[in-house]
Amino acid sequence: MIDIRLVRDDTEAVTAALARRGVDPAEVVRLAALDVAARAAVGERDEVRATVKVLSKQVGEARRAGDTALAERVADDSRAAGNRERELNAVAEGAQDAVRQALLYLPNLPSPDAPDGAGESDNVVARTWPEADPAYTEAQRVPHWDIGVELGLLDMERGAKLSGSMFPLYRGFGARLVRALTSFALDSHSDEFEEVRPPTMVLTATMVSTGHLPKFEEEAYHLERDDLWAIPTAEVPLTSMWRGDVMEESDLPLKLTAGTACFRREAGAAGRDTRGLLRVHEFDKVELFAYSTPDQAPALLESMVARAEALLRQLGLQYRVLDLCTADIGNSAARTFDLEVYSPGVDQWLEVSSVSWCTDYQARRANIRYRPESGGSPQFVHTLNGSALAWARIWAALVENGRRADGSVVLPEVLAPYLRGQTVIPAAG
RNA sequence: GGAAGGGUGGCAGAGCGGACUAAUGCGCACGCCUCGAAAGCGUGUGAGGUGAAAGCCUCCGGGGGUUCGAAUCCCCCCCCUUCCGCCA
Repeated sequence: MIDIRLVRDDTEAVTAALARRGVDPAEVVRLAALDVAARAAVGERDEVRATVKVLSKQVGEARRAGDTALAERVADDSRAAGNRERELNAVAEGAQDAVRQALLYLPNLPSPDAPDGAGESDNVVARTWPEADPAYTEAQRVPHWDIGVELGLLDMERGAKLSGSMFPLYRGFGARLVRALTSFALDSHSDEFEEVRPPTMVLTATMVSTGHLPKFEEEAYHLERDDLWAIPTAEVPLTSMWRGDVMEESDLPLKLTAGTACFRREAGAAGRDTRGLLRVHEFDKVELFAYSTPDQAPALLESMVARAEALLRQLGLQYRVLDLCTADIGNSAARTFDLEVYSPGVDQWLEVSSVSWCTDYQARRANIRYRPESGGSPQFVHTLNGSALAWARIWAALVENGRRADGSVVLPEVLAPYLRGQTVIPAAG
């Protein structure tokens, strides 16, 4: 969440910043008013509370002095004050809760560097690699769902039989390829990023910390019986590893990488991209994550984008980097770069990575701070996350890009060590 | 799933209804001592809210309750340790 003090002291600036991403100024003004009311209510309650404390102390003193009559009389006063305190407390807590709720629903302030925009079409293409479009052959113009069936790599029908539509089931070489991609990415990142294998089901508090709850409840799978949530990204558990903690500045930046399954209900996208792997409820992904000081964050953001790009280059896929405009940046982020891969079979740019700088938005929600080396009180850390990469769409792009005239598929040489040396998926028959 | 014991400041650990304003130790910071250091001695050391400040308030795993007053008593929940059961 954003800093309530900023809302209080400079409502104008917050209103203006959030307006860039389409938040109604009235919402901010309403929050500022709630804050004023809450502080007044808390002040009033605290005053009465102090009275209760003083009076009860006097009861104890009178008791010890043996003055029972005085003790009783003061106890009566204290009881009356106590009742008043209860009433005021209810008011104060209600007011504070209203502020907290409003704050939880408000998105992060966009970075001044993020381009303005009203929608997807206003995202800025920062670069494309390679710049010149490769010459695609007719053999590459076959969608991956057809290739998957032809070569026995992907069985969406049986996936649907088990779990409903949009739950892919990979087979044979197709299954091995998913596993290879995860290993390849984790090995690539473990020079600087500690490998983590977190739980994939988490508590409500863990989902709230990243901003996935309460606003986006519809997007997540929930196991009601145990009140657990299936993670939509490893960013969720990784952010909560240090939830509620005070870190040492010398520990920062703290960099983590994790390969997990990710679960998304895709509630808002029903009926779109229903074929193949373009949009699925469960997919594997390797995530990069970092806790940092505010100063370290910009360089980290760049290096995480660079890492995702490096993997795409090694995989030989054409990609472009989008600097997301204010309308398209995720709720918790201040700045986001998306990476899209071109896939000739479906003739589309597919989003395969999203790298975000969340400033202190998540750290406030999760109460993660660090002790500055220069002394002074603990400060909120910054969090950054990025996919490197999401495999369902990469899988599709690799299979479509690698298809040859005889129907076989060639995979990039970098994967050879993870595919028992076999980088050609033989043609059917 | 059953039984027992526990969860207190950066850490260890006391406190079990009224000076808890949380003892004590360790650690840390500063000072004295020293050529310098160690040791020793002294002083100081949590987080947050609100306020111009003095101050006031909150926090002893979480939530609820009893009481004039709760770290302390009661109820529910979570987590940890040990033992038993079950299990990939």
